[in-house]
Amino acid sequence: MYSDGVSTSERLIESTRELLWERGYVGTSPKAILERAGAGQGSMYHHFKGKPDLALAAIRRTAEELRATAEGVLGGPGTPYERIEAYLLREREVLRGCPVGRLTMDPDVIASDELRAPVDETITRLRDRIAEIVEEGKEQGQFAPHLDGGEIAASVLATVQGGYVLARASGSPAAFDAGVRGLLSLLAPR
Amino acid sequence: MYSDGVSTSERLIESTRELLWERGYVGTSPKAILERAGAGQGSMYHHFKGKPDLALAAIRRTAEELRATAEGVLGGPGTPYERIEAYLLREREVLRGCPVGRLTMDPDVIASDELRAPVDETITRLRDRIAEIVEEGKEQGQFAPHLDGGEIAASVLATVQGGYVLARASGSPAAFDAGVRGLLSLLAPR
DNA sequence: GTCTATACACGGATAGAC
DNA sequence: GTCTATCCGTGTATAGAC
Repeated sequence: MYSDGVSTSERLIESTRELLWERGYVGTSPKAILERAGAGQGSMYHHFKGKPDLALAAIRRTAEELRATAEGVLGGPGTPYERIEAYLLREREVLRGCPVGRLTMDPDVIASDELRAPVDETITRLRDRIAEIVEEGKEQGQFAPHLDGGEIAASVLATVQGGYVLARASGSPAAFDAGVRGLLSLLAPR
Repeated sequence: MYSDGVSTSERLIESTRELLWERGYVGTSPKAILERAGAGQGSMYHHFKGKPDLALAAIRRTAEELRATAEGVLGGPGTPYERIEAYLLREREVLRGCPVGRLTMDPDVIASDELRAPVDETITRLRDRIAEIVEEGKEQGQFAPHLDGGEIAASVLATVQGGYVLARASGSPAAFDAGVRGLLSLLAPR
């Protein structure tokens, strides 16, 4: 049941998470998953109904992990601006892209309500959370009253997601950082 | 040579462009391209060396087209702010995503300098163009002097690219529009 | 130039032995 | 639970006829 202290189904999920991040859903084959996990066909179909089922487990876990990481920063100390700044500046492996956001470019993920659901939920929750912080900042006079929390939150998330696109296009994280700095310069209280 | 007045190689390129937009590079098979173009295997391998070669032709054309469309708006009439606003608000098929930007999530595109080049060039040029407009706006006193043209340009592009991600995650264009409005509310001269 | 035939590895899944 | 064997369709490409 266990080798290296980790169950086979666990290794399958982790391998799938890595491959989904690197190659997306359509670019990930069961064969590649099995090789990476060091398991045979039988194991995969014993623990999971098939590729979509395994991918769902992997996506759910990745989504949860991302939500927890984000909340760790957004729920931290500091003023509303500082918390949004911390979220934008948090350490990222920029050139790998967002393990959740990249799934939205996957036709088979978008075609399946079940696979898309954890992606949607993660982004929606994150957006609501950031919107809340922006509203808080408005009450404290840190942000201009005419700003809309939901809209600014969408801009913040979009800047991050789009930053990955710019960075991967150029092969360098610089453009991601530039986009973030640009947004922060617009958002900064004065 | 011609049927419907359009050459076979032309139909192959157009079919490839559509499929790359819908399904990305890894999700697009020669077979699917041939079916859509109404051509046989032989035609494709006569006109192109293989899938990567055909994809390159398709990507180049899509990139050029996008640059032309963008320049049509950015080079239009109006103040710097108005031109950036026009770019952000221009009509888009939001749920289809960006035909150029989505390629950055494709592992095989990113792995090939040749396939990535048109993507990189399109985004770089667009960013330079927008940066120029922002600097112009600074000179005219429309934008605050502490803003950096290149950074704001990156934020603008990232908001668009990330807006597609948010929209596709939720299955609705609303989040794209919210992100754009949020950025415009931060950028607006007062 | 375009077609069909052919090739062979891979994608995704099932069956059944251990 | 895990393995190997097997299955059939697809992905990508070549060969050669017309």
